Amino acid sequence: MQEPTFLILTALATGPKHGYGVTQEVAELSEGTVKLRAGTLYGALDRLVEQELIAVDRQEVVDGRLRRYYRLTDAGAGKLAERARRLRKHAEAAESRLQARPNVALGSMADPFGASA
Amino acid sequence: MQEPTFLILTALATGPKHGYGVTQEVAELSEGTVKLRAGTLYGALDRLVEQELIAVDRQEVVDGRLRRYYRLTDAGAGKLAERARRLRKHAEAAESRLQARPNVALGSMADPFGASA
DNA sequence: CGGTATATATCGGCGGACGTAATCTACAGG
DNA sequence: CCTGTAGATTACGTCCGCCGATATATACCG
Repeated sequence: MQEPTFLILTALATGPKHGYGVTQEVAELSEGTVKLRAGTLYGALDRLVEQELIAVDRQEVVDGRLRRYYRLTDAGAGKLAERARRLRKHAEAAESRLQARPNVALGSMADPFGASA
Repeated sequence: MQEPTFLILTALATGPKHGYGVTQEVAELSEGTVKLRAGTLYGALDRLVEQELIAVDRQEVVDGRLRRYYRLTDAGAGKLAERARRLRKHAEAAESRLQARPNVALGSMADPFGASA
């Protein structure tokens, strides 16, 4: 499972959302780093329904436009939990190994002394 | 950047290693969940050298077999740090959202009451 | 002598992300 | 009025990167 898919599941963890809503939620929770394209989004949504990690919650017609809501299934939540744990482990492994390294040139240096954190 | 690539960079963060050594290190640090295949490994290694995230450190000939060592470049370390931070953020976002959910059916239920955490 | 571990190269297949264009409605601006 | 933007989905084609398989070569163990 790749990043876009993971974030789609994460976005749905707070409750059912429709496709476009997922895009916005993902942009927000990824701090703007991930902006889902239509192709990625709806392709992933279809695939995830097929895998039963998400399901169609309900459909609405607003202003003549279809609005299809998706929700996370229990299987989807389980899979997400598993992947999240794994991701965190890997991130921690990488960060602790990098710390052990002498000097690491980082791209941005906002708040270098950690005063705001 | 996908999981295998990320783990290859992580494996090299502790110091230069040759291809086969990377495979072993990755299996170890991922707790056996990721076993790099030859195709994945050498393909990724070539690609990463081209992107200058890693570089060939040195080559040895042991028992007539070639042993090519790779090391993480500063650019590679920077990229890894960036991705690690991002991964951790995403993992945290997913986990906190899952906690907010009522009931989540997990595959394994080690320490169900969180006594050890 | 065959099997396993070490070590790398290469190729084809394919899943999944990407990019873009098309479609439709509502609404604001020139 | 026409254009542009935002909301919302569908439908294409492309491409990157992972995977499995195959090949090669040596050392060691039974």
